[in-house]
Amino acid sequence: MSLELSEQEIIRRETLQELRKAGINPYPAEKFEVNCTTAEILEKFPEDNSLFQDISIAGRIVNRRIMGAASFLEIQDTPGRIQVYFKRDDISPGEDKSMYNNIFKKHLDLGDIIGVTGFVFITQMGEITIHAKSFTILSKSLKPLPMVREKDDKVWDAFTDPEQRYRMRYLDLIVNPEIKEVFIKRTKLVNTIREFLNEREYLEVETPILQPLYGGAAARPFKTHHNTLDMNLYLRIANELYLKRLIVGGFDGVYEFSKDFRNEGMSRFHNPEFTQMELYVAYKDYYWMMECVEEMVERVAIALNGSTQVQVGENIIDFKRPWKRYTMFEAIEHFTGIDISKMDEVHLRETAKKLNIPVDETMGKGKLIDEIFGETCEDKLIQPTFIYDYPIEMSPLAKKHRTTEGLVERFEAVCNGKEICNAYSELNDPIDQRQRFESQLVLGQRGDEESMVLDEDFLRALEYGMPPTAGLGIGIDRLAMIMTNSHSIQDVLFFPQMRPEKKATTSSDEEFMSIGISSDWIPVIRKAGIQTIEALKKENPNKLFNDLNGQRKKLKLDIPALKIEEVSEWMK
RNA sequence: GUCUUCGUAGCUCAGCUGGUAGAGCAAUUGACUCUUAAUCAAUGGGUCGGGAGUUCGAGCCUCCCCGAGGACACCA
Repeated sequence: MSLELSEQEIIRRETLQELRKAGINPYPAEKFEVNCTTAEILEKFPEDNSLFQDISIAGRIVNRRIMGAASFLEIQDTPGRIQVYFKRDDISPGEDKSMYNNIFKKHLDLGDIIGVTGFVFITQMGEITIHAKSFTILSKSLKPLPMVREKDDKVWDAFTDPEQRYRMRYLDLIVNPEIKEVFIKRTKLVNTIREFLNEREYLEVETPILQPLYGGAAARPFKTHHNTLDMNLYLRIANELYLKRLIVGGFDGVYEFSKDFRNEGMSRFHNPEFTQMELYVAYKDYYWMMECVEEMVERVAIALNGSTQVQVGENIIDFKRPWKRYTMFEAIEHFTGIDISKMDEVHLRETAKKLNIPVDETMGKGKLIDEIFGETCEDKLIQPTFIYDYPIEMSPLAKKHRTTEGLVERFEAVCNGKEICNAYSELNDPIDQRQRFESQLVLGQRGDEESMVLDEDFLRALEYGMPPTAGLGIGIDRLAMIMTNSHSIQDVLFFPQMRPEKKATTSSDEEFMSIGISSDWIPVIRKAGIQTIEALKKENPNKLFNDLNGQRKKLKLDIPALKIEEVSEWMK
């Protein structure tokens, strides 16, 4: 038994021993047969009271109301909670009432996982309840659970600390079961997209996460090293260039749900690892892809929320097709009244200044247009909107516009003021692609850490010939945020990236023993707040001697009292 | 990275102008045969995030550090 534990944790460990003494294994190996769930009972029992008369159910104790010879627990399983009624004479039918009086009343705690057999009835207060005939301890909980209580939509003692919720997501899921809904919707979102793409017979594929060159996006990568090959590898920032190689290889439709990694800032919209779905379809163009995205996302909205309309913060967003479409120039004109489509770089810079957009001399034409759009339009685009025809400088993998010089065939869908996807008519001209990479290299040499690197093998693939192809990348986390009305990306990731928890520096038991302290006293010393040998040696021996023996008395420890000589000996 | 707010019992929080650390729930003991924020009585539980400084005296003031949230920057 460790004295570093809290009072409640010590008590629970003692309870564990009591159970073992009573011949009960608190962590049994046998399976426990479950034949129904809380959701099934709550749904079907009101319509037919003859159902659920011989049930076996398992769950975690999340509430207790213990009385004399009858008691109520609430147990929680995956879909929900239900009340369970325990009556002394049912649990302990014979003379020996210890199963009810001791095991049930004293050795069960909030957080324990139990199995229950019995039948369903309705209490005098009108609540659907399981009348327990027997119960089995399936797992003993050694840490006290935060106790969230609620009535009439009012909540007391909610477990809300975001740090703890994100670090201990398991606890968050137990105590705030409604957040399960967000993650269930996220999975449904992925499944809906997968079904949509599979219906069209596109092939779901897997491509390398460890890449010798990182490509397909503009971002800083995570770097790692392979020992056997003695080479640097990068965690992928995108999988675009690999999927296009598969299009070259003759698959006409490929997609991948891809965990990508970007070594950049974190915010409520950015986690270092995140999920994108990328899709490439041969013989299509970006107009075709817009329709594909509309149909897919509309379907997701209906699958998750039963409607094309989704409440997001203050706004109701309607994904019903068709979505609004603006070229980038049209969008800027719409929101600022200024037509920049014919402007040269000098003129654009003046316009940006007039609009109070910070500019510097390194910005080229494309960057200026992008800045003007970002500052004046993006926030205002709440309903899903396609923005298309981007300046060529920002898009080294997109095909040149079929009619307009200086633009590429690219679109983004913007929704709730944020980009949710990015798509092109893919560049398949290998000569043009090489030139675009080369101009990225120039940017890199000028110190742009996010410029793309030149991938010779990818160019070789293009030289063999890639069919005209439409490509899409859609941010699954961002889409999940919108579809679940979540404020932060951390709310749609089970385990968002966090700084490591700090560990207080402590000396090991061995180190304490090496200066002559017996193992019995080490926990007492730690309990007194002395975690290191250095700290111990700074103590006054007389005071320490008194304090430790005081603890011994207080905690009724069954070890001999210390002598002052022993304490002095440690100090040497 | 910058600014800003926060960190007190297992959980949610209070703590006055710097003067002996508090409440509710949870826990322990007892009472109670349909309760539901169960109720009633009693009891125990604290490195006030960590460290330094100012002070006769610091949860409170100052500085540094750690962690978290928010905003901004960056990230098409």
